[in-house]
Amino acid sequence: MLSHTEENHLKAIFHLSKDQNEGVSTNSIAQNLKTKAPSVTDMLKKLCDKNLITYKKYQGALLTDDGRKTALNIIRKHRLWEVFLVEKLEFNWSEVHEVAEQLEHIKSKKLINELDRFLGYPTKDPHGDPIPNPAGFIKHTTKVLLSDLKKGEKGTFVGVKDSSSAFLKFLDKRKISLGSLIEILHIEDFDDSLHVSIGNTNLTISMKSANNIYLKKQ
Amino acid sequence: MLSHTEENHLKAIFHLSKDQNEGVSTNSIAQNLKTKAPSVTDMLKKLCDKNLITYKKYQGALLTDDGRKTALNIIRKHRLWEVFLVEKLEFNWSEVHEVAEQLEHIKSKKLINELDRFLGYPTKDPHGDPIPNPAGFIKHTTKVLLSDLKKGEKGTFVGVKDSSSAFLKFLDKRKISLGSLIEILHIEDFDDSLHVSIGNTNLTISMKSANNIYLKKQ
DNA sequence: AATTATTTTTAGATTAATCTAAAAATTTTG
DNA sequence: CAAAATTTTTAGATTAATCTAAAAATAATT
Ligand SMILES: [Mn+2]
Ligand SMILES: [Mn+2]
Ligand SMILES: [Mn+2]
Ligand SMILES: [Mn+2]
Repeated sequence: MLSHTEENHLKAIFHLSKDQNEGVSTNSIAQNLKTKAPSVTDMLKKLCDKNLITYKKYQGALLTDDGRKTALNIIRKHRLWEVFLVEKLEFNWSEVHEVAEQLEHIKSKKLINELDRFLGYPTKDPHGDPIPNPAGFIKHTTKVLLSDLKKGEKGTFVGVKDSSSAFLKFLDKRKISLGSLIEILHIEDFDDSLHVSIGNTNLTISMKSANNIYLKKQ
Repeated sequence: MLSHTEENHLKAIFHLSKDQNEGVSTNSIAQNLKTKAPSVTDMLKKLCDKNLITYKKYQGALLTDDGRKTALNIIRKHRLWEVFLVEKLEFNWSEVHEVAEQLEHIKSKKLINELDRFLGYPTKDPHGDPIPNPAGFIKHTTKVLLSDLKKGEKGTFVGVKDSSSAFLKFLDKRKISLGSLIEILHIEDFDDSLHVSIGNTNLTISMKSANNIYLKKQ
């Protein structure tokens, strides 16, 4: 039985893993979990002893198959609870993360499987992220950043890269929600800001924001 | 912010409080929480420092107003989650307690108030126990043990004293569920066992079981 | 390649929650 | 009411999670 802290480390390592070969650095984990490097080093040793990661001094951490499966199970719980909060408890998508961080550690196979059924087996969380199945299989869809589109191209808003509460509220204010059709009307030379149409309104989006909006290209 | 352990101690003290004057003993708390007396003594000192209980050496613990309100808030969460598990996630009433013991520690005012609304503001949990309101007010109903009834008397099954999984399954097996009308047909002299009618079937109930069944007298 | 900068680990301390064994206080009993 | 039994507390140790400061290793730069 893993502690909350152990589970949080596994999840952080999963989210920070880009490359299969390159270990996730101690500092990046510390930053992600708002803790300090020595605490992470201790935890990496422990997770290595439990065969959830491979870890050699100064070489960062890599999830084992077992560790990866464990991480995906926690992410599954996190995302299912987020769906529950939005669909059933009328939370805004900007409010769910903090509570899901707590709920993801509840231990009960039956609970999460029944929750999944109750929610109608959702495949995406409120931020557009895929929900792993009970076996830890995750379905990726091809998506592209709004900032990578050219003038005249369009796509459907399917997810956010930055899911901070601040950014989500920013999107709410501009009525940009998952499923919106976005088309690039013009790209400003001076500051790379984008003039886009969303539904039947036009607005300007900064490069920084465009860099956090995922689209499914059409 | 209280730890799980602190919250569990407050809840135990609440459940073990009979008398307003008599402090709850260290050993009874230890037994209730499956821990040892020295651990409890340490925790009592801490809770006293936080003004959640009054505690004088060798005199047991008494909840302060603040402590009582905190305990009732945890109990409110526990019981609302139990309702959720039974009503929405198809748990049996014998399966919910363990999971609710975890869920009751999730910290989010909004979560619990929205859950309450989602469930339709229930007043009782699946075992017939009352759900405190957000202010910590709890509504008691008069009820009597089946074992206290005399021949010919009857009542509605409204709660259990022993809510162990074993007893709840025992009741399931005999199709005795909350709301059943129970009438005492005969009391056996030899072993005090009860012949009762439940709905349209008759059966025999031991004194030990009758001592754990609450009825609303009719 | 040597120096400097950065990252990571080790060393050592702290706080919380737990335990066993022993001492102290209270309660029960003859 | 004194002795015995029970309960409670204290003393001291252990494990987990955390931190700061210092040492060691690695990476980047002249
Ligand atoms: Mn989240
Ligand atoms: Mn999410
Ligand atoms: Mn319960
Ligand atoms: Mn209950």
